[in-house]
Amino acid sequence: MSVTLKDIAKRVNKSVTTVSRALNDYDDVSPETKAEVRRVASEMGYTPSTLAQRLRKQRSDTIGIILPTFGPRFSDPFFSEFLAGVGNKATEQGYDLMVSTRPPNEQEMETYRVNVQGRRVDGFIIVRTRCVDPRIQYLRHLGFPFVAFGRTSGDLDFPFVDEDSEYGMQLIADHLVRVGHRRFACISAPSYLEFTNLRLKGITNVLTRHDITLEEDLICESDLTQGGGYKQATKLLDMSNPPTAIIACNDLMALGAMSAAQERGLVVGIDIAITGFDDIPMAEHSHPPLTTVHQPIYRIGNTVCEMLIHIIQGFPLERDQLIFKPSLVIRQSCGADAKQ
Amino acid sequence: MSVTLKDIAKRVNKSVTTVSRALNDYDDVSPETKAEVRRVASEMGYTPSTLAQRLRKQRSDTIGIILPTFGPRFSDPFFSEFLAGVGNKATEQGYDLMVSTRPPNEQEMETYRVNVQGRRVDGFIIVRTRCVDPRIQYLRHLGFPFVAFGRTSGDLDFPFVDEDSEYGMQLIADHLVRVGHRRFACISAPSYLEFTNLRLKGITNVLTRHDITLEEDLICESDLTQGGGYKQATKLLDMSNPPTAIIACNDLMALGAMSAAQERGLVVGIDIAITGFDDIPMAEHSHPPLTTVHQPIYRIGNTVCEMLIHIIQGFPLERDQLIFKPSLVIRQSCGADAKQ
DNA sequence: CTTGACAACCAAATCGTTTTGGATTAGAAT
DNA sequence: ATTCTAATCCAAAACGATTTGGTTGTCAAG
Repeated sequence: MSVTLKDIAKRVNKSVTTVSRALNDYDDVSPETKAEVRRVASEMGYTPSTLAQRLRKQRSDTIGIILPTFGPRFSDPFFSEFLAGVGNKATEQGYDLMVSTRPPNEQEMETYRVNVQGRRVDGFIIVRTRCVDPRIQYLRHLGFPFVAFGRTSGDLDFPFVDEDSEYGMQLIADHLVRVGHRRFACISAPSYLEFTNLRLKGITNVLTRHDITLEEDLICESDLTQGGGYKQATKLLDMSNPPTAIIACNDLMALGAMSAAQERGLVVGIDIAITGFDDIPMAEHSHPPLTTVHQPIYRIGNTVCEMLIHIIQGFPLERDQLIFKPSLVIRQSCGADAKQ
Repeated sequence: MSVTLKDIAKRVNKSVTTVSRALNDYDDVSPETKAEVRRVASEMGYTPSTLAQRLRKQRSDTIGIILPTFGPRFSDPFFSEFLAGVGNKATEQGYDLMVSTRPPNEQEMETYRVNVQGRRVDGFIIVRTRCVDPRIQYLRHLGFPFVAFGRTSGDLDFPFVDEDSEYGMQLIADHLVRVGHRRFACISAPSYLEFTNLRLKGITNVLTRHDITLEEDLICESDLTQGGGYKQATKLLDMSNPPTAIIACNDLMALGAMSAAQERGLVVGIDIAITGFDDIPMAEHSHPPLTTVHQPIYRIGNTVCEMLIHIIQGFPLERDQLIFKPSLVIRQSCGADAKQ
């Protein structure tokens, strides 16, 4: 099989202890021994067994992330970007990243339990936080290390990173009002997700200030996919008195809404304004390019992972909770050019 | 800390052996003992230590996949989809999925070595195969379990799944010729990737048959991103004698090319034909919807993972090498409607 | 009474490290 | 000659499971 400490020990006629300590550069091993051990180790192609190290050290050097998927797949570029941010930081710090996909159902909590109690990961990254989030309740109850991307309703006594959804949507709504829109619709997200409420609040904040009401039947809930956005936009546009501006809760749905509008012969940015949220790479290159809210998603992933590693290693965090200010990215889909 | 076999043994006044065997349902444990052990185990909230099990059993129950990233991020929806396919199968079969991101450079091979020799994973999934692929050479040399998504040039004596790129591109080119195009350009991919050559070959096969030459300066290499496609399309469209059809090697670049064309006031599907490859979800909802080649990417991920697990568990594979036939998806971006 | 079969149990070895708590030796200081 | 230090080394115990190769006791068959 593969080379172990024992094999090396036999070859250099020293104890396993000494070999181990030599390789780990302890100073109770003579320089000559160290040199020889190292030479032999590399000659024999020795690599320590991660499994044994982990068992002995009682840590898995692994970070877990379970992606909540609706249906069998997830393909939001948003998550790829986030994952890249997390993954690169993890690798940089010598941690493995264990990725699972699970629909948010009963089995989901079972997966967390197995991974936590089986000591398979040292900490968890939680994404897509819900208003009431059993994952967070569970981990907090246990005192198990985790960092969330997103908040929950109510008690916020846990480490998280979030973007300021409310502020972001205010930027969008503000801009649309300034450009002259009065009749708004919103393609919203599942209401059990916390950010949905924050984003809606951002919109109504601004509209109320301008004495505009966002009518009940012009708010429709969708599933954050392009197909979902398409469907809801179709419904909105076929109304007898359609909105002049559609605010979508993410870019994917906005892109879907754009197709629906264009299919009806509408010129997006002139006949109708459509906006997104996230600023995925696609947004810049759609036609017309999408007005949206930029959040530094790669950096958020990076930060979340960094915070988690701090917690795992027992270092105190400078800031437990980080809220990134997003920025407005004005492109052509909102009719800024045409109306101002 | 957490509950171990020893704790349970103490409580039921039996040996660790018996407790272990009771939990694993061996038949040299009396039904009464089994029942009691199980009761106590669940009372105490016992979950076996995965680390200890893995060390003892000498397998990590983990599948590794290292995504080659250009730049710090990857956001091809194509990979999300693939990953979902792999991940779901892995979970279903009780395997963990370890995901890393690494640029394809010198460090890359080091990562493989550490993971293989440190027995951190039981097998690898290789993606984005290169014409000459050091990862495959290394793993094959060691006899370490792996399955590739994609082929290499030359010796193909290893298990892989691939889509028939050549055939797929023939479908595209055939269709474009039938619709009346004579002047073609191609936005190609990095030439060290094997599929690049296969796709180019598919195109030239067809064109040659129709006595059309694909001019050297109408083939440009890009990086598979939307931005890259945009840039190359710009170059192509600004030529004095621009092509009437642009064949992109993937959807992302095709979408970028569409933006470039639209920015120039061209109506895609009428003034110019643009086609992609992959059929990402985005393709259906772009404007105009993208003519492309569909490959069942989720299913490919699923299959690759399934094959790998077979190999790991020592079961023989019915088929070592699987090539999926892709299918042509005709939408509006290629001008089928306008010209036929 | 012996033998064999069977049921139920378990001590100890093992997986491959790291860590604890000495042991040994040589040379310097007293 | 004795004590003290410092430099090297190492046996054994962990980590928490699984597996090997038993032992023990009971009962039926010979």
